[in-house]
Amino acid sequence: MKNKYDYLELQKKWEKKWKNAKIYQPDLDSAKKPYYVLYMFPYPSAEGLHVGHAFSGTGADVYARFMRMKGYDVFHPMGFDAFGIHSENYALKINDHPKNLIDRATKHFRQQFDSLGFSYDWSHTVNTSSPDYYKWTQWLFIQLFKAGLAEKKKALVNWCPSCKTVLADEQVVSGKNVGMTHHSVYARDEDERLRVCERCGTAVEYRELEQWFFKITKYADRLLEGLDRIDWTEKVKLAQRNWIGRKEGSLIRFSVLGSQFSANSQSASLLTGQLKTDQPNSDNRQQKTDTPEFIEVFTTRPDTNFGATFIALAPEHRLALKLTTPQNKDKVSKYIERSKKKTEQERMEEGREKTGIFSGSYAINDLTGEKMPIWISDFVLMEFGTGAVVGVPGHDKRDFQFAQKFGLPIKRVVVGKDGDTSPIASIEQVQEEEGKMINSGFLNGLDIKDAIKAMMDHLEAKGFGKREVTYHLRDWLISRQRYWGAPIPMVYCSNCANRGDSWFTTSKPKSHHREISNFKFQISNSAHKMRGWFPVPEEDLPVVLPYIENFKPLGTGVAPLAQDKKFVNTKCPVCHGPAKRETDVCDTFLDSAWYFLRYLATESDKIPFPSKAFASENSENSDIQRQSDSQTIRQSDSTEFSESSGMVKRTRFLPINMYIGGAEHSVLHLLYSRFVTKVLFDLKFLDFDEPFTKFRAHGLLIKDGAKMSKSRGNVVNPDNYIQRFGSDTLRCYLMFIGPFSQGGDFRDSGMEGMERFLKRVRKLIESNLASAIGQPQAKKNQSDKSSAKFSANSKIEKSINRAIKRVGEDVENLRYNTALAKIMELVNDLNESKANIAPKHLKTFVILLAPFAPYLSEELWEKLQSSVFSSQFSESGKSFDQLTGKQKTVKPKSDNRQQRTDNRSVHLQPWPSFDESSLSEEEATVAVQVNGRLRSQLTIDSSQLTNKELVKQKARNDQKVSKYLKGQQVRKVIYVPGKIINFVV
RNA sequence: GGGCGAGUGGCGGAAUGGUAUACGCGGUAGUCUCAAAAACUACUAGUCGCAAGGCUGUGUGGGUUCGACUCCCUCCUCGCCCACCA
Repeated sequence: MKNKYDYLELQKKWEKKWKNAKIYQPDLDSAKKPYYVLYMFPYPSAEGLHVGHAFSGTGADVYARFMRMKGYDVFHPMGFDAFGIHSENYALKINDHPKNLIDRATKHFRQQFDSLGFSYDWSHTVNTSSPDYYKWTQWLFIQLFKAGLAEKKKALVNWCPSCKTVLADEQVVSGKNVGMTHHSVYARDEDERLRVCERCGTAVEYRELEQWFFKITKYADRLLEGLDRIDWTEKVKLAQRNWIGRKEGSLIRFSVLGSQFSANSQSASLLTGQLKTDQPNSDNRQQKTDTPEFIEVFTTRPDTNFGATFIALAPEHRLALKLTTPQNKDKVSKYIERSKKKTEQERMEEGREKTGIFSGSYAINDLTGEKMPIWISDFVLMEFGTGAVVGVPGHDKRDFQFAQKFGLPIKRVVVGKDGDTSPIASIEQVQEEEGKMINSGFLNGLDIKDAIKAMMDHLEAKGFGKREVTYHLRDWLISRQRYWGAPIPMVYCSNCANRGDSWFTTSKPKSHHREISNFKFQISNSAHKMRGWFPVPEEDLPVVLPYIENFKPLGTGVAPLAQDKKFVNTKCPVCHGPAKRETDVCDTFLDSAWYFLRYLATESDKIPFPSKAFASENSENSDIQRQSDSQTIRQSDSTEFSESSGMVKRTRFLPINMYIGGAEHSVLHLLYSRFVTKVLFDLKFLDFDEPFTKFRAHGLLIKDGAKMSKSRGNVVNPDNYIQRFGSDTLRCYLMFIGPFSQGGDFRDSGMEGMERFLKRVRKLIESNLASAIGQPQAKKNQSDKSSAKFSANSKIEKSINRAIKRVGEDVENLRYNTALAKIMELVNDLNESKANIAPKHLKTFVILLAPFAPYLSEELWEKLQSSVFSSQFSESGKSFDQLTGKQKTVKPKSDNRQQRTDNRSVHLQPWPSFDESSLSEEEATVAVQVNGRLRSQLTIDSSQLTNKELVKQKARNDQKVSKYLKGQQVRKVIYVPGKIINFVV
């Protein structure tokens, strides 16, 4: 009797053999059919992998194994996203150093991955916190800087007081979903929202700081356009579209009444010095065009402008105070001060109640000539549009609330479907979506859609405004005032700054980068802003992150690295005078924005990833390359070799064929990766501009009806289940639990069912083997003679063929739950059959199971190979070890490389093909309906299925059917061959 | 408030215009056993009926169709994402 602990021995045995035989390591340079399957790498948390990772990782692994069996050279690597706040925060919590923590955690993760039977190629792995990785992260930063896409500027940014660092917009989330109990100080109702830190759940504040940004907004339109060319889970594409948030509207300029505010730049700059003046997305548009005589607003609904009754400015707006009349100055500055100091928490307490204050000034609505009071209110966001809005209370609910509260006039200019033309007195009457224009001069009678166009034209013709596109997307805030990240590889030289010099003014493009002339962006854009800044020379990379014992964030807006004088003080690369290093580190999302490229070149410390751009480089690089690669690549192949200085052949693995991961990365990792890829494409390092040809989001596992989370305490660790059931059972169970794209409900009871199934599988194979070995001759004679056995065998053949087809189709589409159901059906069919099953059929069956249960399949495959029974059917009885795909001693000729024989691992077997003709049935069951209701079923010979008259006659004669047809007039007969016949009476 | 998705037996789920509930879990009965476990066999949507057989049934109400879980419209519920976005 086999006991449960067999599983673990089995796993150990095959893990070792697989590793020695390198069956999961494709030859990256000479692969014939390269195929890159990638599963998002995890950040190695101290808790280890949870069962959700096991679920999604298994799904990716099944796919990789399937494609491998389909004949592709599958590259399926794994690594660790080991830098970042998450690791650092945990290290702080347990009072350890992140370096130690990561070393421990990655070991644990590796062991867990292996025990799940994942077919990763561990000869190519990455750890983003290792200097040989982040050297290239820094290199990437420098490429962006040189292209004018990285910029340090003062900005109002999100600040997490707990993590003591700034955060990108994407990393600020709605507090509702963050179940951090220790932050329950911010007790809040269901509907209340709080902008909180994605990592720790603390409410974020605004601070104005000097920060590094990547100009991702320059790519907004291309990031949108690219979505149409890639095969991704639709909802993730949608999330990106929404995040980019492209909106077309009009920029309208309103003139301010009166001349008492003639330009006084002194006071203007006083104010802007303290407020957000350099909005990433704005390109200083409003600063240049807004003068005290004019206010610019952005609106997507210019059609409603006949109904405009006021103007509202954000408190941070540079004209807010400037436009305020002397008698209102005190009140207004108080209001502005209060708004600035307001924390998110205080805003919560105020709820959605609108606040605001009148500036005392008026603007003119050029359309009507009417005076519109200018108000200051914090419901207007400085971050969006121009930081000023035109209030149309009749057709915008927020404007309505504001107007109602402060007694501003409300005008109706749209009539909706309900035909209501009465004055708008309640918020329910505010028509925002549809209708026809009234009280709007030349627009009257137009549908709002046409009116929008007409008004845009009108505004442009009259010079009141122009068409404008805005985006929700902000520039990517890349710097972090933390320790555990890649140091930003920049040096600031105050001497050069005083002279007005920067890298852009001092570098001769050629001497710094051979490709500089290809840069798409005008370097001069950045030149005047980046005075004093120089990238660390690329040959000096990496800028090593020094080991700092006390790495705690300081909370002063200065990074911990600033404490390390040895690190900070350096020489200017240009004037060689004293200079200072940047002490901020890179956002973790920069590490993960390009890791998929690195996997392909982990052997090289000369190039970051395979690229033709590196291949044509001068000979010194390829010499170095030759040395490092010479152990593995034959000396004679010198031509092939010099080409491979850029590992050019490996580029055939790019872009990623199949990427699998969580939908929670929709607007973070997946957007950043696309951006970085597009930049590298523009810089001619890559010849594709979308990194992931196909992306599929996996679903979430839930437990007891709730999402698994630490705070709920319902996180399941896969280790216990591997111990108890073995990972084959766990893998199959996870894949069977529900559709891969939707996830499922994790319950122990289902695991036992899957264990039973795999036991039945083992029994099926072993009993067939046993009986065959016992009496091979007798059986053979029998089956030849007995017609019953013959028909049983043809039935088996049919079942097998059907299974090959259906399982293959399901796996291809990641429908693993139904694929397994079909494998189960096959087992049921095979068990029902009383005849012994031919070895080729058993083999086929084991192959179908292999992607799901790699250990058991391999074990059974070995048994099928080595048995006396089997040796009659295969050419050779040699063992797995001798005949794996990758022999260590003799390099196989390339012709033979792809050769697959039965004697190799089951995981290197070709996926079976099926015989279409054997799928056809001799007879079919046709359902008979009367008026669409099922009344009977007929068994019809296949050859007669196309004969409608015959089927009709048979159906009519059927006893059950005739009962219903008696005395009725048949008006119509619908026949779907082989499926259904319907009498309409 | 906006967007997206989903609602099917006791449970997880199958079926995307053609015989609803595949596959599995759970349950009931039986075989084996001194007994239990395991394994195996049969049944398992509800309802009326001894049975044959009938009727009802995919969140709600309507529509299209010979025929609807599937397509269209109304409403309800749940989940996820986004949100004072002008």
